[in-house]
Amino acid sequence: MVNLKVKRNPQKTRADLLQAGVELFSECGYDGVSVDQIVAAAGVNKRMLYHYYGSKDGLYVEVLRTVFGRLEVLESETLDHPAGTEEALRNVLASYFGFLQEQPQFVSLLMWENLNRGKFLDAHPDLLSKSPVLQRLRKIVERAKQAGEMAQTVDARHLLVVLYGMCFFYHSNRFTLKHTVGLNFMKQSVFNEGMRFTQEVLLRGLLQ
Amino acid sequence: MVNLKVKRNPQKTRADLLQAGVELFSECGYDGVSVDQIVAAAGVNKRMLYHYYGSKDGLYVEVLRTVFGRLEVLESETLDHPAGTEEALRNVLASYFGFLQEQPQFVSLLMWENLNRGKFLDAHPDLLSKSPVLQRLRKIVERAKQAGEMAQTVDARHLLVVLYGMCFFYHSNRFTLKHTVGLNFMKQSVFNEGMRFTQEVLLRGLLQ
Amino acid sequence: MVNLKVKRNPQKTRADLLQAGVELFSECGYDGVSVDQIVAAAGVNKRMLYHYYGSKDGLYVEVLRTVFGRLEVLESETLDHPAGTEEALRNVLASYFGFLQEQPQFVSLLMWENLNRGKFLDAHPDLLSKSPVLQRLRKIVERAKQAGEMAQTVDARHLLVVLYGMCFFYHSNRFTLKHTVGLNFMKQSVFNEGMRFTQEVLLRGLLQ
Amino acid sequence: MVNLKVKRNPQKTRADLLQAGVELFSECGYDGVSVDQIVAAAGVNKRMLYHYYGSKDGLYVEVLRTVFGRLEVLESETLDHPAGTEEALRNVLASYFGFLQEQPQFVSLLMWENLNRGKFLDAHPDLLSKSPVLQRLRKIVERAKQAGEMAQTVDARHLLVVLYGMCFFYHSNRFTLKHTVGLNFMKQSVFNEGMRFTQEVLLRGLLQ
DNA sequence: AATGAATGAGGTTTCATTCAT
DNA sequence: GATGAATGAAACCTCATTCAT
Repeated sequence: MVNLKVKRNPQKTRADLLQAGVELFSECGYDGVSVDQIVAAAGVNKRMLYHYYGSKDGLYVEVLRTVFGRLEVLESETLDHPAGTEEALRNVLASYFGFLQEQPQFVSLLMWENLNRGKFLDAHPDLLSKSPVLQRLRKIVERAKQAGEMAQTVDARHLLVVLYGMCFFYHSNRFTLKHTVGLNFMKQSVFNEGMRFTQEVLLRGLLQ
Repeated sequence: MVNLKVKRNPQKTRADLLQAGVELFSECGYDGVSVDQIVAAAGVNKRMLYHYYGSKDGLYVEVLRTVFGRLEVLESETLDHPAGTEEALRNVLASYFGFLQEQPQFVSLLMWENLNRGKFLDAHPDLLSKSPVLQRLRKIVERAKQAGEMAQTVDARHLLVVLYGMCFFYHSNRFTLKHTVGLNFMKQSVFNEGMRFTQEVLLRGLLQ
Repeated sequence: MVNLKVKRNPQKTRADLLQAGVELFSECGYDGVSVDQIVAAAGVNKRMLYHYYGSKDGLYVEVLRTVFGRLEVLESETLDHPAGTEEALRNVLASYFGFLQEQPQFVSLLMWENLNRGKFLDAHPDLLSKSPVLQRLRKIVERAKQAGEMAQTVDARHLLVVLYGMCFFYHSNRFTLKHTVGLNFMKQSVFNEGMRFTQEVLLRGLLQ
Repeated sequence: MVNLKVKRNPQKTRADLLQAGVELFSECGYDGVSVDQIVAAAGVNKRMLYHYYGSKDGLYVEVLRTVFGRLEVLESETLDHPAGTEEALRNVLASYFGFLQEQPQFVSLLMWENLNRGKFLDAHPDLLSKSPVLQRLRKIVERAKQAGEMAQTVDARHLLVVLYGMCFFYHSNRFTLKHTVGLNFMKQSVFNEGMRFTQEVLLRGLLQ
């Protein structure tokens, strides 16, 4: 028999708080949100936040854990079919672009952390693990070097930064790019244009 | 009875407030700093902030104006070098890298604004003008296309985003890159390695 | 489905709560302890406190009853010694000194009550009964007067206050005496010195 | 020309807060009073407490400093007229009794500190200085020993504890003595009786 | 008997801002 | 121009207690 009552649903209370935290913290940052706003958005009593998460900090950490944890989907994306180097790199780029586009909260929270000089990440190093893509990229680079398709000096880590960085920047700096370059990357068409251009430049630059 | 105190002159008070605002806002963001902290750092009476800048918002806007205005140095730089395409692009990249390295406050404040979805920039569109480099880049691209060194499809604006983006990302995401890629870009040697790699990839990708 | 848990028995829960209350209330006073601290120290669910004691007040009253009740051991002690006056008085002093030394919680809770102007004692007069020593002291005084060893004006009640007061003060004011007089009565040797001195002064003063 | 306006009187605000703190803290202890109660009693805005005293702790420390500082009046009481030993001791006792009777807040705050195990005093050792009477008592004892009026073993510090302790106890334990001994020391007559008795016992015990 | 979720009021402290001098 | 006192709202967090299971 299913309990249909709304009241007294601990899991929902916990989840609602987390959900509200994810949305508000990613939008406004740690300092930009008040506990009152969070509990109002979650529709729960303020005391519950402290019951389940101990403090505003505690909830924030769980928010980071949740959103940063979504990175793991990139790992499971089975890209190990024996493709050519170019196709493999295109896949990596595409999965990054796709992930960041679907996870704007990931972009925001990562930026907040960078602005806070990694305050919370330094205190909780388990929140953001090594990129799961790095291993895959290492293999691609190794294979490409052996096939003579890539310079021997390429470091997979620096390559990762370049690929990832361009994807990230398109999202992280959307608002100011509108002013400085006059391109509105919130429009899908503009965004796609930029993505295509970047992709071609990078691939051409990487492959000999 | 004559007032013998000449302790402070008005311009110094104004400037001290602005300087404190630049440092604190770039470090902690708008919400992360209190008026009390600012006036304490400036060594100035609290009332003066309201006298000269009207409000916390008012000071923040002036801080943005000041720091964003520093971009203009890029305009005057090496404008008339009759160099080849590659050297010209290297110059652009170098000046961006150099500027962002010398202006960490610019990076921070731009990120805060992006995270706030351009709140202040939308209200004060004059704060962040079109990139002064864009015109120069247009000419470089035009010349390169005519010389057959660059594909006809290249859009100078998208090119600017790519060049600028990579420079920016190295600074903006220093803290989280340490965790995700395992490269500490706060170390100058690592930073230089990445910058060199990026530069080569981009140039190879751009020039035919 | 049968409940197999037999983890706790009711009497233990009651006793654990009382024990935790005795320790925490004597250390920090009524206002200085929270219900959460008590149940945590007792290792018991919060609801149990209300089940067994009704409220924080209810537990506090039982704590007072328990600790103040320990005074009764003084009654049964050495009641029937057919000793001389001096030895009898020495016995009274020694039992007080001993009791207070072994019952620091008694001293603390009595002081908290005094500072609260006897709030709880006035509401529950049965918590602190007449000193059981008073009857004994009356007999000692009576006998001593008849034997001409003590002035006829001596009132056993005032005598009790003097004897008891000195013992009490050594314990109650240990911390500030360290500052004001420079004697650390938490050191046993200093404490013994003081006790011996006091004893001699009082006995000399009382006996003719 | 005198400013008759009630508003904007910094010294009064400071003083009112301190006064309210003295009364409420001595009555209810640190944990028993809320900042709201204090500012309400002082008739000032809550923010002012933090403006002038930094925190609840800060005000409490100043309250202790103020009330404990009143001890210094005992120093200035010029009791150095060349009296006999007995009269000198009577003077000491009388001044203690008088002081504590006139300063119930001193008694209370000292007890609160003892119950808190000297927490604030240990952090601010300057709040409670050595008893100013100690020096005087040393001289009295020295003179008495030389005159053969007092045992050579008497330690002025322990003597001070005895004298001071009895005076203190009468005040500190007024409420529970009502229950345990049946004497109500809040009544002046009872108090005087006890004081006289104590005085005689102590003096007889001290002088040979 | 026992558990832990849930509550509203109140705890200390800080906020941006204005007023009186 | 400059000072620091003054303010009410809101910040984060804890309180004793009750409810649903």
